[in-house]
Amino acid sequence: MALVVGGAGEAKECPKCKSTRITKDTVRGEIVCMDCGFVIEDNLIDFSQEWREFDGDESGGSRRAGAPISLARHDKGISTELGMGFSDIFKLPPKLRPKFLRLKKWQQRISTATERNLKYALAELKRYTSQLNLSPGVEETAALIYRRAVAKELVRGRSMESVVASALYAACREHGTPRTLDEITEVANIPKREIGRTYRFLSRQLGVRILPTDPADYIPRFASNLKLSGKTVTKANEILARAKELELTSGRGPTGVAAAVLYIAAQLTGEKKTQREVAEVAGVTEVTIRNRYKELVNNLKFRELEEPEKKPVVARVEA
DNA sequence: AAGACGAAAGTGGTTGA
DNA sequence: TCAACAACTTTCGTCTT
Repeated sequence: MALVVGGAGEAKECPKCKSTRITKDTVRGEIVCMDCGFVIEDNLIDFSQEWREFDGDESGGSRRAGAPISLARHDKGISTELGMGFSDIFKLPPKLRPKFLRLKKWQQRISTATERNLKYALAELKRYTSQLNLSPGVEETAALIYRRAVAKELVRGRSMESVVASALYAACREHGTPRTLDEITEVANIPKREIGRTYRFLSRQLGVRILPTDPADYIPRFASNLKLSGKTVTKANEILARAKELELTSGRGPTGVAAAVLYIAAQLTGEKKTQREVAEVAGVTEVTIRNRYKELVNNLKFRELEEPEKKPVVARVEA
């Protein structure tokens, strides 16, 4: 964030001691009385221009903006590292080179164990999110959750990976783009029940609300995996909305519901998929789809799916 | 032959005493 | 901590297309 200065309504005198010796602290963004130290204003916003440096001569004074900070980087993306790359060392006179190397080594040693862990954890997180095609926003949220878990010492006694995986699972749900435990298990190589257990623990400890996932959140992704048309997706959402009204979804696994709804929608739009195919992408069994399917069809009236009328009974002419 | 259907037994997780 | 319980899975046989 930009530092300091030039905010609204400049004070002329200190409201506390009436001194007129007032100064702007351009580093902290405060207006301060030089006599009594009273902070007259703080959190000033800098309205002056953001300068960028285009050559080395301007270094110093004008630069304050940098890359946006990110929670997904272990140092939030704002650290300096000594001598990245090989070229730097050759800019130094030979006498100073050993000193440079010593400093570099010390910089690496100085980072604390927790910082190193954090670095490793966030690297893992990065790997998971990229393999699962998740947005940077989800990654950020997961990183935030992980940091909070670390701050509360919730990682103790648990594997770091399982906490990262759980944080990611939670973040996905928070963003309305849930992934199943199976999918996360896949990339993280951690037993499903462990992720689930850690997730519940985290959400309890961190006060993250646990809302049951909405089957609707799964529909678009499953549909695209099945190469279903937008029309089918719309249909599926309609069916789901009706099912919700009749409470046919509560207590049921959301993935199973999403799968069954898609299966029915695909039939109605003539893009028929087998139960096997739908079960595959939804990570449930065909039996589950059948059960949901049965409940839905029995309770909602699908004109299109009702038993085709028995052929009008044609009186058979008795011989 | 492949898909759909359903019964029965088993599994892991939640809940309430 | 334990038992009861619902949801889901696995397995397998039968029916339908």
